[in-house]
Amino acid sequence: MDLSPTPLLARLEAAPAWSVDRHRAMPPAGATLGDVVRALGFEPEGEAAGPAFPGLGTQRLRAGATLSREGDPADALFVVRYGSFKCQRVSEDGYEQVLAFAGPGDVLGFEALHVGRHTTGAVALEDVGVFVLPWAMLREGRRQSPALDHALQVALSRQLARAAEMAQMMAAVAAEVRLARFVQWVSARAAERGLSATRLRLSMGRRDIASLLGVAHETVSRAFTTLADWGLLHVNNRDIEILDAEALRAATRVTRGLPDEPAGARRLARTRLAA
Amino acid sequence: MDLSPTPLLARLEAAPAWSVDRHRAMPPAGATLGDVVRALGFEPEGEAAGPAFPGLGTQRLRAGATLSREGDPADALFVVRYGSFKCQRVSEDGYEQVLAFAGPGDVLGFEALHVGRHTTGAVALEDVGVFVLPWAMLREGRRQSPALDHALQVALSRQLARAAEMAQMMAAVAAEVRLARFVQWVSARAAERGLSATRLRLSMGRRDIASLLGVAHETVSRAFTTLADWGLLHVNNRDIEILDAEALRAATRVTRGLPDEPAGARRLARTRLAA
DNA sequence: CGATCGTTTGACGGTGCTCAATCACCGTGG
DNA sequence: CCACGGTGATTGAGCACCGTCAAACGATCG
Repeated sequence: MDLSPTPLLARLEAAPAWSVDRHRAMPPAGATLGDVVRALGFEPEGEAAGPAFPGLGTQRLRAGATLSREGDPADALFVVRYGSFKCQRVSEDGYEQVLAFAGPGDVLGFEALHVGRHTTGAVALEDVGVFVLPWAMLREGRRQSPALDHALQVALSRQLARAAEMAQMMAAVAAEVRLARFVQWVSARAAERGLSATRLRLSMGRRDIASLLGVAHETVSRAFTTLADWGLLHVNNRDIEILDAEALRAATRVTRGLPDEPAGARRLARTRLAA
Repeated sequence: MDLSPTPLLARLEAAPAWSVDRHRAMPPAGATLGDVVRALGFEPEGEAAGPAFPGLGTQRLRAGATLSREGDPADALFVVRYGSFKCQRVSEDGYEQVLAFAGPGDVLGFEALHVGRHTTGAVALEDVGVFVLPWAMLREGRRQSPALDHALQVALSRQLARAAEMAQMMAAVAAEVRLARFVQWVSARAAERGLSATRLRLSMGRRDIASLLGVAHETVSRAFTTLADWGLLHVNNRDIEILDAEALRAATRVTRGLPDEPAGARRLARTRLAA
């Protein structure tokens, strides 16, 4: 487990200065329903490309800022425009558990609908921008734009499927397998966005990865160097390069036991990218 | 991990005889949108209590039957009426991973929307009944019944929140803590349905629990007897009785390390319920 | 350039996975 | 009625992986 030395007390009283910018700030506004549809990864149909929709806003946060805090009253839905978040939950014993990472096109805050409060917190891993859709306008917005309605449905469907992927990461026994699956997940997400599927830059730290995978952060470090020793990838801090995608896939296929070190793996001593 | 001795091959060729009843069978039909709303845990408003809705069907399955298989084309949404399911995914190495358990009021198959195929399979743990809402009729149904639209939204929100709960179960390090959280989860679900929160009958076997929690099924057995030794609960096969709810809560609060055996725990030697 | 945080590596101990045997429970058929 | 085989649950023994504690290293930012 993580055991990140971040007791509840410390987190609470440390309410950071920039935390103020989590209050709605939608200065330029002027966003249309079509913009949201596009952010969700769909092409807006004609009627959605209309004028700015009243109530629809945007919000920017700096790295480390929290978009929503667990337990906060929720009055809006968020759609990530750029940047990435970690979604976490704080256990009663004060240790935080990362449940998912969210990137462009992902929907945040929907779990809050059924109780009116956020059940998970969202923290920006880098500078981010989101659309803000107040619950109050959602029904009208969906009525006015069938494309938005459909896009939201599909996005939620994706979200649910993602939860299953997350569970499968934590399902594997061996730490290397978990990490291999995580790297593949990051790679797939990058590819979806049109970025390189082999040269990755992680937006999250080892601690967050460890928390997601359910292992100690030292174990993540060791697993990274192990995968590098096997010649599957280069690791330099948060810069990862996949060297042997096929062998990496093979490593993820092992659920139980340990993956035998691939015989044909080219034993590149782990070298640094920047070197 | 599980390692349930259920290789892919065996599962596939064993396609059971009763598997045929997974083909749509909606003989009595006559279900209304209001029925579905009620199954989702809401009171249907006036207009939803109308006549039978065309396309809306029901389906019954016997214990062990599969409602949907991973990879199958999906053309409908399911709402559980009674009984319970396990939702699972089969890894490429042939071992199955339980991702969640679903009971009355839960929505199944929504993750399939964005790709048109089921990404997880659903297997009945007991005799079950579900409503079948074809995708084709969903839009019209939601338009015709705002109550259904709202109920579905809320149900999906619940579903997403549940995914987070699942992750938190697997987050704990110690097996006893994971199991304690699982028991609490079952208890909470039972209470929601108006059943006893202390006397529980598990609808799933040790293997399935183990798979969900990410431990070996032997470990689940051991953890059960350990919790019983601590006096937290009685265990007799699938019949569980919570003896000390407060101590159980305390046990779930520990995320890292091992929970110290509660000092004041009444050391009831684990006795059998049936004895 | 110093301070702070994140990452890496080491050593050790413990928990849980593996393998295996036993028991309890059923439905079947002798 | 009682063997019989099959499945699921429980318990035991041994070993290895990973969590813990600790320290060194590196990066980033002031």
